[in-house]
Amino acid sequence: MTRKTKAAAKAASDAAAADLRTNVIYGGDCVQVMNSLPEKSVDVIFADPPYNLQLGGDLTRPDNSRVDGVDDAWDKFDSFAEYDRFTRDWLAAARRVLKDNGTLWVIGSYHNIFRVGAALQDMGFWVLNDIVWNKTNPMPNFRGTRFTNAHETMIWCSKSPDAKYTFNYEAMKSLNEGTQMRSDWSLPLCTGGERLKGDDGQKLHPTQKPESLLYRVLLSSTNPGDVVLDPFFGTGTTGAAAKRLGRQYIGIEQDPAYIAAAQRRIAAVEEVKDPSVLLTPSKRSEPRVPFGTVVERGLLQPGAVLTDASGRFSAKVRADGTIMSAEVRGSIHQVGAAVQGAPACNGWTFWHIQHGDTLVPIDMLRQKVRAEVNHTVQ
Amino acid sequence: MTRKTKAAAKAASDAAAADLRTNVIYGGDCVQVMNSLPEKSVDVIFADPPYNLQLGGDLTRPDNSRVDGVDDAWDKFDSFAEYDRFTRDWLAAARRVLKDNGTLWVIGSYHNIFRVGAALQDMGFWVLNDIVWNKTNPMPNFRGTRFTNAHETMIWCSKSPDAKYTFNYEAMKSLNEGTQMRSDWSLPLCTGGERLKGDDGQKLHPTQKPESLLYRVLLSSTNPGDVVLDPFFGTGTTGAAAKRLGRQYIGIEQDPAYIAAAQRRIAAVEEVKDPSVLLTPSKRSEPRVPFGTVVERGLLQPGAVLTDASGRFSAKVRADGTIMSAEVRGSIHQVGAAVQGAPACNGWTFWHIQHGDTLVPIDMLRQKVRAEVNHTVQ
DNA sequence: GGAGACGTTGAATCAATGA
DNA sequence: ATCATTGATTCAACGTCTC
Repeated sequence: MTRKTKAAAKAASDAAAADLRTNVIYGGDCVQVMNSLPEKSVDVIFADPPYNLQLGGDLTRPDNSRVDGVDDAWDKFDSFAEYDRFTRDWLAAARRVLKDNGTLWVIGSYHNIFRVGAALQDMGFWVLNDIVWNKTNPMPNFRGTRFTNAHETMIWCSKSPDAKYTFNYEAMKSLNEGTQMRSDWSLPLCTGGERLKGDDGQKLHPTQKPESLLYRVLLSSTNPGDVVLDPFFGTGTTGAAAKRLGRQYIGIEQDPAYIAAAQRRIAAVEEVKDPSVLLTPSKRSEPRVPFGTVVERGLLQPGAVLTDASGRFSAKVRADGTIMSAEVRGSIHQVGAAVQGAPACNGWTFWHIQHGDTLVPIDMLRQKVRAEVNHTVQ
Repeated sequence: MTRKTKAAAKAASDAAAADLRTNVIYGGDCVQVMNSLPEKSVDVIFADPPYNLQLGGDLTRPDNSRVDGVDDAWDKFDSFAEYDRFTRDWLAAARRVLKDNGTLWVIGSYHNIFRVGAALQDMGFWVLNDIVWNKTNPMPNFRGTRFTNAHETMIWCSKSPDAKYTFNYEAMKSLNEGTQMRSDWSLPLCTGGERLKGDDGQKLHPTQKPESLLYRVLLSSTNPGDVVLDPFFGTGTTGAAAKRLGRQYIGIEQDPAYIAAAQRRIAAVEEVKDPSVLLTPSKRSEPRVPFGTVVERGLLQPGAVLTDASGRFSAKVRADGTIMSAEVRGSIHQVGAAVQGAPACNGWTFWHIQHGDTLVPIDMLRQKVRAEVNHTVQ
């Protein structure tokens, strides 16, 4: 881009900005509202669209209580094709209203994120990162039929490969105690006092996102004063985080009840001077190393034999990371306790393996695993 | 499925299996090779396809012209379309060769995984989980322009929503030291001695996956003896993990150098001697025992009194294996549910009998019956 | 007042078998 | 194919209540 065109673009952008009302919530359909705004006028868009969950019947917990799932009308689509149409419609409107150097975030789950990602790429958006939000406290899988669905995915993209987007590298790095912020974020769900409740004490919105997630999103990809637009505003997490961080917001939401709740919520927010106080640092605690990891990484083979230091007791390693003595199967700790007739036992120091001429505790293997893991900040 | 169709399906599957050579590596194009194999003959497919066109080199047009990495929007669409065609081709062949109750794993990054995921869903595959492999030691982002790309994504899916797929829930739970395995896995990259090197000391394959990743994939979704097919075999990580875990493999790879390396590598892997270490017992796989059998075998006398753990509810055992509370007669489950006013109840764990000083669940009696049965059978 | 028991809850595509 | 029956299954964070 030459200096002349750059200046022209800046002028156009300023003109657009002059027509832009900020710190407002629009009621109505997000495509119509976005199309009514000046083009190329917002710095960042954060979108939390319907996920297109396809839930069967009721789901009950082991105690027979019912899981309060998402059964709202706005998440009902007849087919993938219809969902794709919906997606491409709002993405086109978003692309129009986004500045050329702006970026777009979309959050989703495996139900919809592949459709969204493919649409983004087809429409010329340029993926910068996919970010995984690992939930520290997800809902378990109650039936034992799959892996616990413990994460959601965000796609962060610019309008084109050569866009000059904002990424506050140093802010992210210092947030992460001096090493680069990674693409996997570990944050808790929105619960407790942060979760908005209705008069009935029930959750007001089925999918309220934690503010900590939006803090990190906005701190990484916007500058103070920037305008962030959220086309699926819900109860206004994006607006609350924006205000707290000294950014401007534009919300679009269809449900008047959500709009009212968001307005009350944002009104109560106070701007902060030092945003670092808001951010949940990544967890840095000593990583837990299940014994299974030692087997999985090939430091012990299934079938290997463990003994105690005296050689009196022995047990065989199994593929799933349990061990088995003559009679008992269980964790290294359980079997260690059982063979000794003790109430408890630290299997890491009790069990040994042959190493050259001597027996060494299997804790040595755990240290090897930790040595690898310690490269990480998580 | 009626017994007749089930038997027919089993017979067809066995016939297919008879024609299936396993523990082999086929040279050539994976679509052609897969189409030459019997349909519905493999239990699991693990695929690590080329990630993308933007990296260049990996993908060529059908006429062998190279897709040019131009940043023109039209060309980009062109190359995405190319990649989609390639993806749908190999997925169709994979779907054909996969058993109806088999599952498919695909690994990728944001460059390709959205295309793959959308294609899977369009083709009728049913996503069971998306799994995030968080790398403990990723390559940093050298230019400080984005978040460190610290993960890859796997999609795990069945052929249809109602497929009876294999998921070794208990094995995964054991591997994770007693709590459910989550959808985010933290594992190191393939480095050090595990990483295959060429004569020049350089890495032999650009994207060799760690065996620990395949270990967990195969332990979770296959049974010992199952056949796992890998259409992009590379240096044979899938084969090595399969052999280690007592599974069979079929590899397909175009590059003769990789095939040779994979063969050497797999030959060096030692199989587990004692197959019992490969299995994790689960309650679901234990034989059913009707409550009537407990009475029939004299472990409980007709007229015996059952109570719940707190002693609030009681019921009397009848000769026909039903029980009767003050008002309700029925199975242990039905009466347990009725007295609690609950929608359902597991009578085996709800009802107790006096045993010495304490109350023990009648499940103990079921275990006695099972123990007897096992002695008889073996 | 504090410790501990107990109850509640979160974007969830959540069973298998035999009549 | 449909329906009834059996019986397998949960983790981390909060909030409330009891002792």
